[in-house]
Amino acid sequence: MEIPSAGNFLERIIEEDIENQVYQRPIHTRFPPEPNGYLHIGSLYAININHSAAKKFGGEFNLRYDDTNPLKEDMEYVNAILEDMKWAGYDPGKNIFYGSDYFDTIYDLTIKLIERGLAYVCDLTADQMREYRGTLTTPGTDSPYRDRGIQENLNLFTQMRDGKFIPGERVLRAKIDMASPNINMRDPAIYRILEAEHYRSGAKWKIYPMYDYAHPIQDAIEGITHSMCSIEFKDHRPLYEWVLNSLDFAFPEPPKQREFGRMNITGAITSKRYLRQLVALNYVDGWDDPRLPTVKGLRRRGFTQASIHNFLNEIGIARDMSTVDISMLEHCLREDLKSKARAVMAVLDPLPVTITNYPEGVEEYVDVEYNGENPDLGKRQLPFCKKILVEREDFMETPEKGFHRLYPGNEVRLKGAYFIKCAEVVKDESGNVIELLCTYDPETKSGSGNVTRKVKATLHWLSAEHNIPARVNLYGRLLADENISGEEIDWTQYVDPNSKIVLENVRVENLINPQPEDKFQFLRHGYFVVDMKRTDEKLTFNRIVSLKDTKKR
RNA sequence: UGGGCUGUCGCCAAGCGGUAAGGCACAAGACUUUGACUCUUGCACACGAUGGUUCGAAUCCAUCCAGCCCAGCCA
Repeated sequence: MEIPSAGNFLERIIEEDIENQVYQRPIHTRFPPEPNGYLHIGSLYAININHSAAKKFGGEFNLRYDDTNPLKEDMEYVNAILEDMKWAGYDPGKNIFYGSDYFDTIYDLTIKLIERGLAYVCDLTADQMREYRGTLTTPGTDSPYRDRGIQENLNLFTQMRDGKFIPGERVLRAKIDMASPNINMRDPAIYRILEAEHYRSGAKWKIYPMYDYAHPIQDAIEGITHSMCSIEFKDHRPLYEWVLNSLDFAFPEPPKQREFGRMNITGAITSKRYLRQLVALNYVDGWDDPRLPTVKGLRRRGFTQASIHNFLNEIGIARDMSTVDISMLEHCLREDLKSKARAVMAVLDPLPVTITNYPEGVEEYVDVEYNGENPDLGKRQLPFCKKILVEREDFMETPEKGFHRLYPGNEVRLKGAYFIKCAEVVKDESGNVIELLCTYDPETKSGSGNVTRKVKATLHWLSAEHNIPARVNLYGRLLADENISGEEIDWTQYVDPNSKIVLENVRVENLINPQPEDKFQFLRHGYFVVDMKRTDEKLTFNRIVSLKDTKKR
């Protein structure tokens, strides 16, 4: 078999294993989320690493719910996780597994482990265990129960299984080395008693295996070859290998764990714990709030599958933690959207303009063409008449230096239509500009070939008679790029009050049958998506990304 | 101060002994029926620091410095 060239250090490891024929089976990877929260961009990063490695080497990819703690898991999350994975383009197909389905197998293997004298039941309390464990700089001391006989351990473990003890009363521990400099190897607990209804196995079990013990076995059962996880598990690798080694009779070609650095994005929070707080405390509208980096949030904000894939491939894979600038993500979206989003005209903050010399009651259609990546997406006819709407920010009574748009006496082009010149400014009693009176030059109609003079600005506009109301939600960065820590967090200092701004008076072209998640580009205002969640009489848009900052010229 | 991991441009990131890819961001300019898009150009005599090995080092060795992770019966 021709081996594809490795793209990163993880793939290089796999490539080497293939060359050395380490496995008699195809490459097999997995993504093992605990169903206790929603997927976010960081999850996608981990999924992508495992998924694309399998794909690249013609292997298999599993989704396995890592559900060994019934206290935290819920069906709500297993559904959401699968849905998000599919949406993001990582459909596991039939390869969907549940760690809890292996409870019987793991139990049987554990009996063997005890018979081999490699695990023992410990009566120490959690507090005592902590004391016996020692510290980072001092070795631990053996539990007084460490040398219990095999038969006694077997009996006790069986009783644990049968519910003879209460949670915390006893625990099964791996017998490794209390003096190990690696704390994970100081006789870690591998089975604990839990009193809870498991969302899947119900009340069948009273004991549940710990992650460190269950994970290698789960991987091995599924035939995983490369178990790629994040860097904080690096110290757990010796334990992962110890488990598989101790069960060598069952798994002759054990999987190997390899680690990659976690990926963070500036201004985004990806800790499930904090995400949960933001949602619970109502600082955001829910798990799908567009300001959140959750898959559902990104989706509602308008990110596309292609943009996310592009981003993930672009940033690469690091061995250590990295913090990618969010502008990279936004760039990837812009890149994808410029050839897909329909270009339309929308006036976010309308200022009425009356074209005084334009015939009353006359209505004509003008061709508007937008010169984007895909011109066809911006080609259409728009109604034009005596009364129109322009952007308020496109007018300045006393123009600052470099301002070329509307100001008294200045002439500009209306995109697709005519040149107009600002003749008079109408104000209300408090001095606010409420209308502009302009004149137009019939000779300057767009496309007429009239090039007798030039103007320095082109404005987007809308017929005051033919447009529809819309509501626009502008979502900014939610959180400061700071390290947040502590149990009780005062989110008010992290949530920017301007992170969500609602514009009510927006007017847009009469869009024909827009669908949820449809993407549009509002000229000079950036990309917008029809909010999939709102169903008002008004059309509702979410801002996706801005165009580059417009500088005064 | 025990153990593990990482240090290449503001941010990602190639590089694996032969003389610093690329992307984002940023800056300047060209083009333009929007100041967007596109295009052009610039942006690390330098690879955490210091020594050493070598004809030659970001790449090897040594020491030091900085950052991250680990003391759940969470994952």
